[in-house]
Amino acid sequence: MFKFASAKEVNMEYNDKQIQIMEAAERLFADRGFAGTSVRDIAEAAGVNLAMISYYFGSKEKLMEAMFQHRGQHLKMQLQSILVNNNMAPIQKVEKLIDEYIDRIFQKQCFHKVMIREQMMDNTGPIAEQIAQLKLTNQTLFKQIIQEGQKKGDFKKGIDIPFLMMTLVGTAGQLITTQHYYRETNNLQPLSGEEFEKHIKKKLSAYLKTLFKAILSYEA
Amino acid sequence: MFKFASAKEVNMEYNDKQIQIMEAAERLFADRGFAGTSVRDIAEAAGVNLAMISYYFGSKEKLMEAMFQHRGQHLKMQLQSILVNNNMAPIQKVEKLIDEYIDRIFQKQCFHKVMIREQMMDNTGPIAEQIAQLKLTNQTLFKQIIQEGQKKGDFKKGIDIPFLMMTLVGTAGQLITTQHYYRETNNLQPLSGEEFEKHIKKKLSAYLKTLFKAILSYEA
Amino acid sequence: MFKFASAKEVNMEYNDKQIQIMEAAERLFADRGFAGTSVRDIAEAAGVNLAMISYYFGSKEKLMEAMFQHRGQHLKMQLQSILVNNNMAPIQKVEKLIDEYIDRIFQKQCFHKVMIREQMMDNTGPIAEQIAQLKLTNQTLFKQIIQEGQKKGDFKKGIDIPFLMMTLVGTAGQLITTQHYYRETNNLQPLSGEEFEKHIKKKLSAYLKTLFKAILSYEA
Amino acid sequence: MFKFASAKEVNMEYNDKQIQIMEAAERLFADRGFAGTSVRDIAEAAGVNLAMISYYFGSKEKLMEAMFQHRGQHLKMQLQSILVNNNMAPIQKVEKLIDEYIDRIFQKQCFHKVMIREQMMDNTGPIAEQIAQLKLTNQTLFKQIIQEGQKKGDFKKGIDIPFLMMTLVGTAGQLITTQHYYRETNNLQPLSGEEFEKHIKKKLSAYLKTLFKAILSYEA
DNA sequence: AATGAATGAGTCTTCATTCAT
DNA sequence: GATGAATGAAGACTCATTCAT
Repeated sequence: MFKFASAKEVNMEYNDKQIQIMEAAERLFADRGFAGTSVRDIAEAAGVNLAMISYYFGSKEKLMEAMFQHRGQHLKMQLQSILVNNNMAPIQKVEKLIDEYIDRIFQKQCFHKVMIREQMMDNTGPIAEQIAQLKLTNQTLFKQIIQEGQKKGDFKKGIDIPFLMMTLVGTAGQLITTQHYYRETNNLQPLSGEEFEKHIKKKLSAYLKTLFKAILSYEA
Repeated sequence: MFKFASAKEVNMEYNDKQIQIMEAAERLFADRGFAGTSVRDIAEAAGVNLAMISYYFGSKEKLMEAMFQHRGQHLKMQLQSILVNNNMAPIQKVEKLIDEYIDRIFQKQCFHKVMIREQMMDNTGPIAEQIAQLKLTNQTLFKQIIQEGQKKGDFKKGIDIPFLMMTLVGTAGQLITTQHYYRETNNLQPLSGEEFEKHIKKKLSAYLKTLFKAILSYEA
Repeated sequence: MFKFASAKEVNMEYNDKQIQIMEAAERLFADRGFAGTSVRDIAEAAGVNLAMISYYFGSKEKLMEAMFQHRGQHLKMQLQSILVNNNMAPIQKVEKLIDEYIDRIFQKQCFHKVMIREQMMDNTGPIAEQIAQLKLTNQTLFKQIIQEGQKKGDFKKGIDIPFLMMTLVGTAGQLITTQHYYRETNNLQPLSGEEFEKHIKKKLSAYLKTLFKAILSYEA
Repeated sequence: MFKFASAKEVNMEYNDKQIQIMEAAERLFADRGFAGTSVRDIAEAAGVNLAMISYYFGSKEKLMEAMFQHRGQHLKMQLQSILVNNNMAPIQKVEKLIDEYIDRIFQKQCFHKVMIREQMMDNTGPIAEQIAQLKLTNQTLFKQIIQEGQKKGDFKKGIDIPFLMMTLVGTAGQLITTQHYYRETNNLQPLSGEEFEKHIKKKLSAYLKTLFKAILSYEA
């Protein structure tokens, strides 16, 4: 037990069962919140014995932390590669950034919901810190890409970059969290889950690109 | 008991103690989530007897519903008055809409957080319905205002109005839910809570107005 | 709950149910140890609902502390009155002390067993402190009585008073904890519980008095 | 598994690892009690695999029994040799008995604490029986030594021998179990553990010898 | 009208033990 | 022969709710 419970500390890889548990937990935490999900629910959803959660992670809390550590690795935007790419024009970089962000958020919708929930908590702790750090990293890279465009004269100046980031994150998050309402309002129930997702991803991408082009070229 | 528990059904006004409870619950639900808040916490925060919550509302669940019903009344955007105002240009209407939305969300931050949380739930029930209805109402009015501007030729066509609404709601929501991180990142801790709030409200307003003007006038 | 859970802190009197629980716990802790007794066992033995233990005491641990606080009040030897009594000869004082100690330990056998168990623990905490303090008080008064006799020339000098105290406490404790073996070895099963207790109390009293007289008058 | 689990039944010697486990268990049982010690604690303290305990002993319970069986062999007082020694005067025999008892109890302090705990249990079972038998053996030999002295006229008659035994056992046990308090009360913390032990052993020996001489020669 | 006392159901966690390897 | 992985049972505790008063 102790071997696994401290897995994250030694940056140990998680085994299949652990990942199974984390993914089940992710889905449930996304839909019902952390407190609204019992370890029994998780065990059932993951198809594992109840005691395995404590066995592998030490506690429900630590399972959450492991989840953040696990997902966090894949969360650091691959913006770096975009930033340093000399073959792309600033606007292309922004478009790529938007698409990569959308891809990522859609691929890990549940985890993103969990993050949105967790951001609202007044907790301080390892998770809050991890979120803060992630935000900072993303913000910094985002800022660099925009400023590069400004320096090159492709983008207007005077743009509030942190707020622009909030628009990217907030709009995408809003779509993720309210897609069910969107589907109903726009009568898209006939579409399969996959089709629907593809549909809204495409629309979101087109919309955000237009929005960014508009604001980045708008003479205030 | 039944007299009060069914208060909402008969559209009864809530008494002081009930409002006291609902407001305490609102704050706690916002910070910790519904499941993460115990009725004991609420009773303590509200300074009332533990049994009063069941006594007045029937159950924790029904307290939540009452909260939504109570707040919901004040939530239907006062867009109607904007819409029908013939003295305002479309862009002025949009600006007014943005300011009113920001005012409202900031005034009832806690409730908005509760709504954000609740939207993510996979529950169906009276609350989900209420949210759906509210969204629809807001969306319809928002759409009308934009379309009016388009008809008058003030706004470009081809704008994805539902997504534009998501940008308004999502960006504001993102600021509300992550203001703590924003404050730290931008070293605004010296400001008092009130000052900080005023500061970000102003910035958000200016930003969103610019953003809307940009997208509404942008030739895609 | 909180009202009761903190009863000891405000030196509140315990109500009937609380005493009922404490006494049931006392018996079980005496026989099975603290860790060997489940709150379920206690609740059953006390004839109360399982949740009442947490309700009244906060936790199993705090129940134990309450027990010590409750019994502790009556434990401080009434030696003071013996000490200051000018009408008693030193040897009479010692005899009275022995009888009072025996009475007390027999009256609260279970609690004494709990104390014996608790003394062995390597814990530091409120209970260990309470025991330490109790020991100190008793030791001090015991010492004063013996030394008074020595000053008056009734008792020999050179007696190791702390060890003499250990003999009093240890011998009585040994009888209490092994009375079952004593009963069997000496074929005293025919006696009723009460008779047996009366019998051994009498024998212990006589024995200890003789022992004390011997050592206090013995020329080493 | 069964081979080892039934080791005691075939009077098999215990191997190094088994002894290692038993000794770790002994220490922990002494300090925390049987129920207060988990097999995990024991495995950790002994530096062996968790499953080895069940593997070697069958169960936690049986480990305890093995411990008693193992220690029990060395526990039967070597009084026989004292008793039959014709070169020693009765009082010398008593003094030797005291010293041997003190040596033994100090050498196996942990086990003695475990025994003290176990005596208080209301259990009937192999352990209780073993304790009973041990007590009987010791008592019988003790009695013979005292009675021999009485016959020779060296010791007074009318002494309650079982109670005298309780004084020996109880006083020593009291010192063992409360040595921590004794150390603090008498400001002996400066002494090393070994020095302190030597110190109290010596004092206890001197004290008990005096006490026994006093009572054995006291004219009631 | 309001509440202190009480509780059954459920929470998370730890336990001793087993078993496939 | 030895053990890592796994688990059913039990642990202490908290929960929302009820009810007599």
